[in-house]
Amino acid sequence: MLTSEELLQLLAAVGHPLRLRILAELAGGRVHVSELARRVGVSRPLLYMHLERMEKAGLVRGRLELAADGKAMKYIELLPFELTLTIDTVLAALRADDEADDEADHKADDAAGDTAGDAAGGEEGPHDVQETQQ
Amino acid sequence: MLTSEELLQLLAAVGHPLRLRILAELAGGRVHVSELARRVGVSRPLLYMHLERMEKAGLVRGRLELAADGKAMKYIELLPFELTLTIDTVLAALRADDEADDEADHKADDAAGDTAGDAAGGEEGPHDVQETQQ
DNA sequence: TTCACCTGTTAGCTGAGTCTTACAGGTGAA
DNA sequence: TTCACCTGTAAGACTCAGCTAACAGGTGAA
Repeated sequence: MLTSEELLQLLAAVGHPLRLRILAELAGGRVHVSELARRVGVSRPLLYMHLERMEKAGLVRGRLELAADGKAMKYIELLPFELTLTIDTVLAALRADDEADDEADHKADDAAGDTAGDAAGGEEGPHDVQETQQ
Repeated sequence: MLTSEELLQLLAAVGHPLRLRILAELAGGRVHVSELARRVGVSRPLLYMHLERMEKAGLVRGRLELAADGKAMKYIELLPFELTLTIDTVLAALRADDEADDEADHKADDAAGDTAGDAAGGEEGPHDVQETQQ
């Protein structure tokens, strides 16, 4: 279930004129960072910042690859996403928060007896970036 | 067709924790401003700011009514909304921009020959607020 | 007249998001 | 060795959304 935090993160990740254009550019297929920066017409550092947000929200994924000529290229690709935004979506998100809170409470309760193995969620992978070689 | 500007406005209007709670509160039925401020736990001026954004985006509507006892009450009600957010939505919005630009160009072209009657769009009504009496 | 509500607006502070400039390192080719 | 690409990050400036405090005015009831 999508918590309100996740919902907000997703909305924010899409809700920026530049990011819309980035998404549109990626819809045509994967592009490496420098090329993408050129196409969209922004500086690389700025693009990195936006990509970071989009990556955290699960909109895109970055892959560092070594090209045939040995140059490192970071390819960005669009991940499929779909969100139907309705009052029900909003209500569901807030409900999900409450449930998450409950879980947190239970965790706190169990803290002493520490039952391992539950960080499961979508919280893993500080870097989705994977190295690939040809 | 939804332009990117309108899409962004809508995303921004929903994309705030407080506004999510406002929407949720309004899902239960219309509420007047002061009461809503109390329920959500924010100051009235702050609430006004958020409501303004939401109203501009077409999420809610405000109606100033005179209660039976003669007191003026501004009731806020939720307007139905639905947006499916996909890469196609994004592409469509950017395409809509181009078309809007074209229209603007045509208008500019016709500027000399000034053909009246076309401000039609959704730009009217600086205040959706309507006065109602019992 | 005072109280307890309601409406609406303005002036100002703050912090997060945005953006630019500048740095540091790697590769292959001329 | 220099050039033209590529990768990444750090440090500032700036803008605006967000928020608070304070104002001004209306009503009915005690």
